[in-house]
Amino acid sequence: MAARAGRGADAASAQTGDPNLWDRVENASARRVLQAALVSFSERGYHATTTRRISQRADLSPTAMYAHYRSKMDLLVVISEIGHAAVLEAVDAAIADGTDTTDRVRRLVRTFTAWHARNHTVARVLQYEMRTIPAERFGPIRALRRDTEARLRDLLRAGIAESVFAIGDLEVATVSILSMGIDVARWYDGEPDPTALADAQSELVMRMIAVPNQERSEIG
Amino acid sequence: MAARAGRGADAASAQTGDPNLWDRVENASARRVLQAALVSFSERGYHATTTRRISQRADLSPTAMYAHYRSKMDLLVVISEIGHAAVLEAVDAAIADGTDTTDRVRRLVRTFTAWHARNHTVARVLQYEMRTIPAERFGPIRALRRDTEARLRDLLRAGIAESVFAIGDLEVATVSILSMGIDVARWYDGEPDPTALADAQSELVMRMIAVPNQERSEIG
Amino acid sequence: MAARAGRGADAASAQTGDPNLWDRVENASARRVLQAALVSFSERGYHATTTRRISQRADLSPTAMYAHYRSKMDLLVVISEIGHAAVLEAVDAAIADGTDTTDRVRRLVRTFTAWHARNHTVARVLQYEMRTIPAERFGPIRALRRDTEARLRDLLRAGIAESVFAIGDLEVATVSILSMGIDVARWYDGEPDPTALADAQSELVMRMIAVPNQERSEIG
Amino acid sequence: MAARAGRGADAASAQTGDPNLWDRVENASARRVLQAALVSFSERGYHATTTRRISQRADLSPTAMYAHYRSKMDLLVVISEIGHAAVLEAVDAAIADGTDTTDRVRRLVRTFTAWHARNHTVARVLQYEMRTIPAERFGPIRALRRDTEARLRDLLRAGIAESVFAIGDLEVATVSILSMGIDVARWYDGEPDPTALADAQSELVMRMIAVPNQERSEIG
DNA sequence: GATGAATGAGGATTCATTCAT
DNA sequence: TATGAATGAATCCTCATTCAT
Repeated sequence: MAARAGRGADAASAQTGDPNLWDRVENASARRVLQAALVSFSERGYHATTTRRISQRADLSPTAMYAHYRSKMDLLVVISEIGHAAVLEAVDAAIADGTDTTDRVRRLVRTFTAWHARNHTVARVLQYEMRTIPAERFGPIRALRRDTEARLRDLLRAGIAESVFAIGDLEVATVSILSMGIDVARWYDGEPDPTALADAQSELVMRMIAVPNQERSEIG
Repeated sequence: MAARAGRGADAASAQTGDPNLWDRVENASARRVLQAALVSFSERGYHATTTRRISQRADLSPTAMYAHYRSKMDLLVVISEIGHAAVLEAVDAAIADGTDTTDRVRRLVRTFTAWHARNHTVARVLQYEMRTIPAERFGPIRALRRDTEARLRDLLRAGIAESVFAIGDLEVATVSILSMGIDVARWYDGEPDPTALADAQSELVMRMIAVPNQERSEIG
Repeated sequence: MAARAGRGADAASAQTGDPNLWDRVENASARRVLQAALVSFSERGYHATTTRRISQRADLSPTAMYAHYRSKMDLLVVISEIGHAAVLEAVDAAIADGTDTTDRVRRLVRTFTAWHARNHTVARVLQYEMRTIPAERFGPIRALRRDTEARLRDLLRAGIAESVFAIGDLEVATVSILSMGIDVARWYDGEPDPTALADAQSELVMRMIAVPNQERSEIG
Repeated sequence: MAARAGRGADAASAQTGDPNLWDRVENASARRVLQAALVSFSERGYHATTTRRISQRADLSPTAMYAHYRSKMDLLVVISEIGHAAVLEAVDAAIADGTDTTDRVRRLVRTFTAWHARNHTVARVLQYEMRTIPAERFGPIRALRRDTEARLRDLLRAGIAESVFAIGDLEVATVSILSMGIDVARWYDGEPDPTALADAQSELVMRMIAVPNQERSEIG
C-alpha cells in the first residue's frame, strides 16, 4: 500500500505540501490522520472519502481517528482553518517585505500563486470543500478569506490613490487577480516550478493594473 | 419546497441558466430530472446529492429517473457533456464574430466570462465535479476542454506573431486568462451583471497581453 | 443476441427439449415468452430471473408478457403443470406398452430417465422450483407427482406379489429409483445419449429389484 | 419469531444438522449468522432470502453480518465449502473403516446417504445453490465434489477388477448411486430414520452392482 | 490510545407490475 | 396486442459513529 511507504515525513510532504503546515498538530497519530484526510479529501472530495479510507491511509484502525477528532467534519474544519491561516500568514509576510505599493502587490501575488502551487493538495480542499463546511463552523474561515482578500483590495486601492495603478472596477480586479492564484489549485500538478509560475503570473498581474507607460511618463 | 414552485420553465431557468442549453433533451421528464440534478449537484456536490432529492425536485417518484438515465453518474456525464459543448460553441461563435486577433480575444474572454456568470450553476458542476467522472467516460469532456483552451492559445500565439500581443509565457497566460473566467463559477452569485463583469474582465485581460502603448506606437 | 438467432422453433427446441411439449400454447408470442422463461428459470432459477430478461429473450418489450400471463409466477406454474403432465403421460404410455410387470418397470424407468435427459431444461425447473410455487397453486402439481410416483410403486408392489421382485423397503425403493432419474436433471448436459443412459440406468434398476437368480431358478 | 426461541445451540442444531459442522467458525455471532443463512437458503433459496431475514434469525441488527462476512454470497460460499468438505471427510472416514472393496462401497453409500438425511438442510443448499456461486469462487467446491465422486468411482473400478462387481457402464453407475443419496436432500423430512434409510439404500446399491450369485459361486 | 463488533440511517438501484396510449 | 413511462416496495450494502474491552 502506498500509504505504508509514504508514512515517513518526506514522502508524505510530497503530497501534503509544506511540512511545517502541520507542525502545530503535535500528536503524531493525529497528524497522520489529518494528512491522510487531506490527501483523500483533495483527491476524491470530502463526501467521496470514507473514514475507513482515511484510517487505512494513516495505518490505523477504522476507529482510531475518533481518539483525536470528533468527526470527519472536524478533520475538514481543522484542515481548512490551518490552510486558510497559512495563506493569510504567507500573504502578510509577503506584504511586510515589500518596499512600496507596487512591490507589495507583486510580492503578494507571487506568494499567493506560489503557495497554491506548492500546496495544491491543501488548496484544493480549501477551495472545493468550502461549501461543505456547515455555517456554524464557517465563521473563522470566512474571516480569514475576507482578510486575505482585503489585503489585496487595500493595496490596489492604495495604488490607485498613488496613481501607480489604473483600475476600472476595483472589486472585479481584486477577485480576478485572486482567481488566477486560486485556480492554480485546480490544474497544477507539478509543472511549471512554483517560483517560475509565480513570476509569470505576477508579471501578468502587474501589467494588468499598472498605469500605462505613456500616461505614467506624462505624469512623471 | 421551492422545487415544486419552480416546476415551470421560467422559474427553473433562473437556476439553471440559459434555458436553450437543455433543449436537446427532448423528453420533458428527462429534462426536468436533468435540471433538478444540475441544481443539486451545483448546490451540494455530486456525492452529497441523493437520487431521491433529484426526483423530488423534479416532482417525480424516487425511481422515475431510471426510465431516462442509467444512473446518477449518467446524469453528471450528460450535464457535463452538454455544458462543455455549450462553452465551446459559445467561444467559437465569439471568435467567428471578431474582426482581428485582438478583437477575437476580447470577444472570447468576454463570452467565456459572461457564460460562466450566466450559467454559474452549470459551470460549478463542470469545474468541481470533473474529477468525479470516471476515466472511461471522461474522454469526450477532456476533448472539449482541450479544444476550448486551444482556441485561446491559438489566438494568443497569432497575436504574438502579429506583434499585437506581448506575452512572456504562453502557457501561463492561457491558463491564467481562463482561470479568471472559470473561477467566476466559484464566487458569482448574480452580481455584477454578467455583461458588466465580462467587460471588466476582458479589459483587464487585454491590458495584460497587449503590447505596451509606447512600443506599439513605435511599430505603427 | 442469441435470443434473436434462436427465435426459430428448431434452435429453441435445442434448449427447451421436446418441441411438442409447448404445442398446447397456441399463441406464438405466448409460447415464446414461456420458452424464454423456461430457459432462464432453468439456467439461473426463478428468483434470479427478471421479467425483463424473459421479455428480452422472447424479443418482446418488457411488458409484453402481461398480455399473456398474469404474473411471473403464472409462467412458472404453467411450465410446471405442462412439464409434470408430460412426465406422467410419458410414464403411462410406457406402462401401456409393457407386456408384464418386469417389462413395465423397465419401460417406465427407461422412459422416465430418457425424459429427464431429453428435457433436462424443463426437468430442472420442475425439480428445483417446486418449493417456489405457493401452496394455493401447487395442488394440481402435487397430484401429478403423486400419480407418477404411484405408477412405479404399484408396479413394484405387483412384482413383489408376483415374486419377480425382491424389495426390502418398498418406499425407499420407489423413491430411490425415481431419484436416479430425477437427478439426471441436475448433472445432464448432453452426454451420454438419452437412450443409452436410459438403458444403463434401467439395467441397474432391474438388477436392484430382481429376485436373485438362484432363488428364482429354485422357484421356477 | 421462531428464530428467537431457537437461539440455543440445541434448537438450532435440529435445523442445521450435525452441530460439529460449524465448529470451525469460532466467533459465536459469525456462527449464528451462518446458521441463520443456512436455514433460510435451504428453506427458500438464496435469492429469496434477504439479508435482513438472516440477521433477524440470528438476533442481530440488519448489518451485523457485514462485520463477519463480506456479502451474502460470502455466506453461501462458506456454507458450501464447509458442507462439501464435510461430505468428503465423512466419505473418507467411511472408506478407511472398510475391510474390503465391497465393504468399503457399502460403508461409503451408507455414510453418504445418512449424511444427506441427517444434514438435509445443508445438503439442500449444497445441491440447489451450486449454480448460484460465481465461477471465480466455485473452484474449491468443484474440487471437493470431484474428489467425492472419484472415491466411489475408484472403488467401483477396483471391485470390477477384483470381479466382485459387475457393472456395465462405470460412469452411469457412479453418478446413479450418488444420485440416490443426493436426491435425499430434496425429499427427506425426518422419515425414515437416517440409519434405516442408509441401510435400505446401501442394500439396493449392493444388489445393483454385485456379481450375480450364480456366477460368483461358479467363480468361487 | 486503540480496537473489533455492532448499529441506525440512508444510499443507489432493481424489480414486478400498472397505466395511459 | 403492444409499449414507454412511471411507481412502490424492497434489496444489498455502505457509512459514520458508538461501545465494551
